[in-house]
Parts: sequence; structure tokens; C-alpha cells
Amino acid sequence: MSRELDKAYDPSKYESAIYAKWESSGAFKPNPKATKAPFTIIMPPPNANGDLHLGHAMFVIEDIMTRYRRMQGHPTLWLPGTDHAGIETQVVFERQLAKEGKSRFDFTPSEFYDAVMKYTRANQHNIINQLRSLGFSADWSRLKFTLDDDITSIVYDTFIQMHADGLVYRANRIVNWCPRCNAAFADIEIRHRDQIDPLYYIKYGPFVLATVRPETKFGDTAIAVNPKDVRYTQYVGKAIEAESVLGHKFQIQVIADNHVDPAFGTGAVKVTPAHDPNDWEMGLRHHLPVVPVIGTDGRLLEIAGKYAGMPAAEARVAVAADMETKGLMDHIDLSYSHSIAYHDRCGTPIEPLVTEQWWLSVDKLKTAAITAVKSSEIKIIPARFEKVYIEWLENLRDWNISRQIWWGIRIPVYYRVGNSAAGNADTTKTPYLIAKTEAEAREYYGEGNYEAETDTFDTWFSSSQWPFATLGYPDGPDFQQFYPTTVMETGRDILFQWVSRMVMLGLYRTGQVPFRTVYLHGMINDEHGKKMSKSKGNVINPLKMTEKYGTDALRLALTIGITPGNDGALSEAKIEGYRNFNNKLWNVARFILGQLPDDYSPAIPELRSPADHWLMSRLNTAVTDVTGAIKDYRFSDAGQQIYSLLWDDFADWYLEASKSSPNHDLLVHALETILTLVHPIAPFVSEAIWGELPGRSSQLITTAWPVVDTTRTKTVLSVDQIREFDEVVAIVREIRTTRAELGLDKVTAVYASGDMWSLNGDLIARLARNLTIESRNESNGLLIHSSSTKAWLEADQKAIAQTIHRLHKQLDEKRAHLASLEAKLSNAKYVQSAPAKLVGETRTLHAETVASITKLDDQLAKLG
RNA sequence: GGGCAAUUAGCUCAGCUGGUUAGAGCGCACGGUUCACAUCCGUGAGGUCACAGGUUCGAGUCCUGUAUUGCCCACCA
Repeated sequence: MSRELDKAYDPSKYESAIYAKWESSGAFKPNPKATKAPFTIIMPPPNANGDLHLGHAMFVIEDIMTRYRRMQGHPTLWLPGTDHAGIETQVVFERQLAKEGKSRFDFTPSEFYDAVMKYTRANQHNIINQLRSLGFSADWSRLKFTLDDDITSIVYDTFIQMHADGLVYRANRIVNWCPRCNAAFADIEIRHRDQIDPLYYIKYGPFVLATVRPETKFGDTAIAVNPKDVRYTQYVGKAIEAESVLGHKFQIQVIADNHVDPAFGTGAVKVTPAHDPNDWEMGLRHHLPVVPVIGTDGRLLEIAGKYAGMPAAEARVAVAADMETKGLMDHIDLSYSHSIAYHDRCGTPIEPLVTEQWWLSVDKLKTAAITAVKSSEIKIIPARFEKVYIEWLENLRDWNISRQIWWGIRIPVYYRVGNSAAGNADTTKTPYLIAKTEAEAREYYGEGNYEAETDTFDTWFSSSQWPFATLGYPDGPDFQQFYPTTVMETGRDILFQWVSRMVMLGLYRTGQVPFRTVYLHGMINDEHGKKMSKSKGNVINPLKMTEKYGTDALRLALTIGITPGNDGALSEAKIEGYRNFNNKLWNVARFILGQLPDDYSPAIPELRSPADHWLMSRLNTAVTDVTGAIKDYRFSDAGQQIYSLLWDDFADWYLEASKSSPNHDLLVHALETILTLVHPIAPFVSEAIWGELPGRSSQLITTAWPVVDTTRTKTVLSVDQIREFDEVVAIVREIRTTRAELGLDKVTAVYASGDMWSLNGDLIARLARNLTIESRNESNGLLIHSSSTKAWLEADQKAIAQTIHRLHKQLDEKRAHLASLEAKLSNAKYVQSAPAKLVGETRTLHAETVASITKLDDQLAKLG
């Protein structure tokens, strides 16, 4: 026989060797011989400098799909990659520099870029190895990095094409400026936090205006009131005179704009187009001048006179104090609560200010992206996110794709400086020149001194091209074979940042959707459903869990009980539970292998007993259900089906039943089926056991997914035999329950007649334990209701007395049930409208209930 | 301010297009030295499915409203 297995499954003994074998056998690569439709997933690239967290561990969903399709014979490609993660990495790197007493300004942008690249290259293997340790069957030979030359080249081409199509433009606009990062960010990269700040009521000629930012008053170019506000009608369209905190008098115009809420403050507002998004909009509507007060360093500019050079927060206090001294302050509300914008990555308050940026016109792109989902060319799971996606896109405004950060893909633009040599006066009209490289710039625009653009792309601009860029658009064989990809599986938190933009850019560039289905997973919370955070100390480190309980245990815990789009709760106890499941599977295998003869070789099983038929029917049902569940993205259901199949059906009933005369072929067949079904979720333990099976040289990872085969004569099911074992199970359960409730130890069952008992008596006795069976025509014992023929459980008078109460309770339940069934059947509308099959079932049930009530009545009459 | 989700057993969650008497795991109680497994085996208790209406022969499931919790978006001079 095969060698005996260890008493418990030890994941650490198997995992790395199994993974190495999978990979070296080429199983992770798409099978060139597979003829079905290709199945493709592009892995959302983790930060190349990051550490594995539960968000990455959720990629197990991708692995499940990939393994399932691979086993079904599809050419599968799960393409992994890592992300340079622009600002996120830059912030981390700068923190390190700060520890060494340095900053990025000790470097030129290109030196800085090289330093971060070196750091990234040194770290990248870390996250990759961590992903591999989770058993992910991705094709590492195709690993991509967002800064690989072929990727950046495609990103450049996209930009160039967009520019040629008139979708890209430069403009001065108000943006979310982070003074720490010295860069602009998109709205989506901003978080708002509520805080309490002083609300200053300042005097402005005849007006009193409420503001939290008196330091920006040097940039005020109007006072705005609501057009319906009669208090101020007299001033609208006129200029008023006011006194500056700097001492001089100045004129300022009064405008009427619907944006102003007459109920807030005094109903009049100072308008600072350069430093407030709403004021900027008002400025556009009323053609107001834009006067910057704060520079990109967050300090006040020359226009602020004696406050120039002060950081904004400091200037606010100083200006307010001086205004008070000069009698320009009406009063201050110290308990004003409002929300303030912070940069999501570094936590610095955002300074809205006007800068020149590169913008992408999104109108055409978003229309196509909306249509793709509305027309179901792309399906989002769960479907409710389709609405969210569409609404977000409908409200999307032009996208600022430039960042003044240094770690990223440089925008392919050059400037000619000191260009008298070129002698082309027109260059003043075209201040930027599109070119990928300086050499290309020279080639197109002539010799001269060129300076590269220092702005880089928003990370999301490049990562939105990830699906087609990684596949080698436009000519790569992978692109030809695997695009559009099948599924995009990612966290629901980046539906906007990433998914929607991949659709826009994918459609723009390739004319096809980047993926057919979007599967969104929720966030993984702690055991009480609370968000994990370092400060709460409730963070679960996936690698610690896999080390302790095995990778499969974590994978099962992240699959079962977790539904798409919804947050899931994870506890160590849950993971431990699935470690136990893996051990159960191991021990089932250990038991089966232990009883196979030395020279055993597997054969198609023959069904020889009711239990055999019963098991085969369970296996068939499970194969159908698990296949259906995975196909429908119900991975939790699939996992639960397998769990119950192994533990309840196979281990607790069939294996116990089989002990008297084991059907080796069926035991092996069942084990193999279960291993195959569970493999996508728990690949290691299943492959480890598979490797111990007799006559199996191939790996489970590339074994065919099971199908229900009803044509094999040896395995044609008999409904009667299945029913017979079901009855055995019911009888055993009833005997166990009765005995436990009555506190009996050894019991005797008596049967009057029937094949059921004569054929299955030994089996029942063994499964029920401590049971003797006798054949007699009558008994004063307790009737065994589950038995289709007359049978009793012998018990003494004391036990019988105890049981009368229980029988009454059962009778009450049965009668209540009968009443509900009768109500249904006497309802003409029910009989008429409900499906015939259902009505039939109700009738059968009714008859059965009547019969068991009769039995109970008889028994009670005897006892009482 | 707008939207989405959740509310089912002590805890964490399933419950697909409405259809028998609502499920799982953990926890709990009781009983087990069964030769695969104590990471185990057996038995049990525990739910008027948040609340109020409605549609329907039939509602945990659909509709309306309310409450609580969480999340998203927008805005806050």
C-alpha cells in the first residue's frame, strides 16, 4: 500500500515543495493545447514596496476562478504585476530619507527617481514571494511592473494619441494642492475630516462677512450675495470701498450669485477665486480676476505685504489679530464645525490654488464607459455597483492627469529653452512639444536645447491601461489571445479610481472593453465586523495566520461566509476552524489509504450497497452544485457544499457505514472527487493528498474538473437503494436521540419484519453503537417512527414514563404542522395558483403527517 | 444634503429569480478512552428573520414608511 500518512496534516511540510512543483511543471502558464475559450484575469498590481495584507489575500478569489477554469480545460492566464504606486511610495521613501536627515530636495528629480527605483527593485521580491506563498497560480514568467519600458511606452502612446485627438490640454485651474507633496491631486485622492475652527466675521465696508480664512482676503475680487436677498440688493452691481488690514482703502465689486446661501452667516461672502473651488466657479461666472495669495509652498505671496512668507495657518492668526486691533473684526464664532480637505496619502491639509496642469477631457470616454455597462457588455458583481459606477461617471469632470511628484512616469513632453538656435518664433505659441525622448524631440522639432517636463502621470492614468498594456497591446500574441480579459476581481473601494478608468482607457485605446465581468470583493473586518486598524490593534496579518494554520486554512476562511461586495468578518477562530477541516480531509485520506491493499490500483467503482448508491448520489449533487456555484461566482456556497460533503456525508455517514465491508474503488473515487472539488480553494492540502494516492502520477492542479457521468453502467443510481440508506440514517439518528434524551446506555431494538432490518440491522447496530437487535412480532417499547416497517426500542417502565412527555410534544408539533398543511390544501386559490408540483408535495406531506400522528396516537394509547 | 448596504440563534454570517416546519460555523449544555481524526465523535438547547403597514393562495425574500448601524458621493463662505 501507499505509505502511511502522518497523524495530522502539517502544511509547512508540503506547501513550498508543492508550489515549486506546480510552477516548474509549467502549470501556471496557459496550456497551449487547451482548445476552449481563454480565461484571463489580470491581477491588480500590489505596491512593489508593500507588504502583503488581507486585501491581497482576497486575490484567492482570482486563484479559485483560475484553477477552476484551468481544470475545466480552458487556456488560463492569470497575469501578475506590481505597481510603482506613485505618491504612496514616494511618501514612504521620503519618510525614510527624513530619518537620515535628508529630503527629496537633496536630489534632482532624476536622481530621486533612480534612488526610489533602486529601493523598489530591492524590495519587489518580497511582495512577490508573499503572494506566491498564498499558493497563487499566477504566471510569474509574465510578471509586469508598472514602470517597465514596454508599459511606459504604451502609456506614452496613449497620451500622444489623446493629444492628437484633442483630448489632452493644459490649463490653469484651481486644484487640490498638497503643500507637503508639492503636487496637485484629484478629488478622489482627498479625504474630508470634520473639525472645529474659528469663523471670523470681518468688516468689509458696509458688509460683515463670515470666513474661516481671513488670510486669503488679499485675493478677494468680489463680495457675493444671493440675488433674492433684499438686504443687499442696493449694492449688487456696484463697487464698495473697504479698508484693508494693510492700511489702505480699496474698491471691491458686489455680485449676485445663487451659490450664496442667505441663511448662512450674514448672507454675504467674500469671493477668492484663487483659493476656493466655489469662488473659482463664481469667478468664472462673473469674469472675476484671479489673484493668488498663497504659493505652492503654502506661504503667503508678496501681495500679502507684511504677511508675505508666512505659512497660511500662521498668517490666519496674525491677520485676524491685526484686524481686531484695527477694528475690522466684528466678532468671532469659536465653535464653528466644518470639514477640511486632507491629502489622503500624507495627511497634509489641502490648499486649493491655481496651477497649470495637464487635463484629460473625459466626456467622450465616459459616455463609452457608461454604455459598456448599460449594455451589459461589462457585468458588475454585485449588480448594485453598476448604478454607483454609472452615476459616478455621469458626474465625472475633466481629469487632472499630471502630478508634480517625481516617482512616476514622466509626461512625454519637452520644452525648448534658450531656443534662439532653432530660430523658430512659433515655439512661443506651442510652449510644449510632445515627444517620448529627447532624441525624438530633436528629430521632430529640430536641434536645440531641450528640457524634459518634470510632471509625472497620475498613477491611475497609467494603471488604467494595465489590462491591455500587460498583454502587449497592440501586436503581442497575448493581447491577441487573451484580450478582452474575462474577469477583473478587485476591492470595491477602487471601483472609481481604477475600474471605471480602466474601462474608459481600455475602450479608448483598444476599442474593446478590458474585461467582461467585474467582481468586487468587500473589505475584511475583524471578528466583530469592525474595520481593522493599527491603532485599534485588531489587524490580522495573513502571513502569521498561514504560518500557524496553513495557507489553505486562510484561503477557506476568506472564501466561505464571504459574499461579493459585502464586508466580511475574519477571526483567528474562523481560520482555526478551517485548519481543522483540512486536517479532517487529511485524516479521511489517511484512513482510506491505510486500508487499501499493497497492490491496489484504482478502477471504476461498482455500487454494491445502499450506502454506495447514497454516496454516489451525494457526490453527483455536490459536483453539480459546486460547479454551478463557482460558475455563478458564489464561492462561499461552493466552499460550504464541499465542507458538508466531506464532513457530514462522507466522513460521518459513509465512512462509518463502509467500515464493515469497504468498497475501495468507491472510497478512492469519492476522495478524488472531493479533492478535485476543493482544490481551487484549498490547493495545498488537496495536492498533498493527491500525491499520496496510488496510481496517480499527474498533479491535481491540472486534473480535469469532475462531471456527473450517468452513463457508466457500474454507477447507475437506484432510487430505492438511496432511499434505503436514507432510512438507515434516519433510524440511527432517532435511536441516538432517544437514547441521549432518556439517558440510556445499551439499548435493544426490536423489529417485527421486513427486509429493511434484516438486511441493514448490523449496519444500524454499528452506527448507533451499543445496540442489540432482535426480531420479534410485538414489543412494549418505543416505536421507532423513522422505520417504514414496525420496530421498537426496548426500554424499561421508568424510561417509558419519561418519554410520554416527549411524545406529547412531538404530537403537538405534528398537529400544528398538519393544521398548516390542511389550511393550504383547503384553500382553493392555493391549489389553483401554486405550481402543481408543489401542491403534490404538500399532499404527500399531508399524508405522511397523518400517518405519523396515527403512530404517535397508537403509541401514547399503549403507554398511557 | 443625496445615495447604497446592513438589521436573521449568545457571536460572525448564509439564505439565488417569493413556495414544505428558516440554515451553517463558532460558542453553550449534556454524554463519549468507538482501532482516520480530541485539530475528534454523539445529542441537545437557542430565532414572533429590526419595527409598522401593504401586495399575494403564500413574504426572511417584493412594495411603502420608520428606526438603528456602516459605507460612498457632494457640500459646508
